[in-house]
Amino acid sequence: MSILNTRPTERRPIHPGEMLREEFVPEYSLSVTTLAEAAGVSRQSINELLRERRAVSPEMALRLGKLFGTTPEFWLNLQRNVDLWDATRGLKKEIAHIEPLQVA
Amino acid sequence: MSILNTRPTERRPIHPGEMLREEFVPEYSLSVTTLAEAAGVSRQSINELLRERRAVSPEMALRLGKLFGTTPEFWLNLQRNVDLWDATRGLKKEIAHIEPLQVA
DNA sequence: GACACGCGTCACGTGACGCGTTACACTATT
DNA sequence: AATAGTGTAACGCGTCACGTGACGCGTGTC
Repeated sequence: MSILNTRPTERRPIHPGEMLREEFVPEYSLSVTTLAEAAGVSRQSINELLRERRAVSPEMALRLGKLFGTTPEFWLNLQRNVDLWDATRGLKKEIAHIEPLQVA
Repeated sequence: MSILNTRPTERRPIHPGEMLREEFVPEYSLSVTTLAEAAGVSRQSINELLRERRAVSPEMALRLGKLFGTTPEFWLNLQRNVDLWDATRGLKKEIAHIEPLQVA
């Protein structure tokens, strides 16, 4: 049980919505509406993202990256980490039964 | 126009299905059926993945990682890159209109 | 030659989800 | 009081990953 392979972190990774809400929104003094307009999406999209009810889509990642001067990967990686964490939760027992393949 | 920011690569990134089909399937001498059974999914899922008609889901990434001894991130990053490339295609003109925000 | 078997693929239905539109309180400024 | 702006809820739409079932094709084996 190498420390390198304790991959599923014990705590759920930071959701992009949390990052947005706690870091970027205060830093730029944004509201749901102003952010939505600046990003060119509906207020609903921003609202649900901030409340962590929605995932960051590639399109949204592009918009956020352009707005805040980050890479789109930054946002998608946050999303990927929580998706992976959630998926591990759901498939943990099933994954355990999968045998690593031997090179033929 | 720094070379560091020519982010959307001119060529479409390698699809996970291509990686699977060209590298792993031959290396392990796999068929659609055997791979599907080993991964614990339907043949359809593997088939469409190999034909690049379907994206790699987090669940699938976990299964592939376990099977081949890679990280799930490996597969999801491949997917992320093509998703980003495709999204850039679709939103290129729209993204250009987005103004980077100034720190208030 | 007929028959069974395994292969890749197609067709259908289902559930989940990102998104926009519309409508609803709630607050504040005039 | 009326108007404007806020965050949020409800609804419908389109897309997509997934499983199930069925098809056509090749390779055997009796």
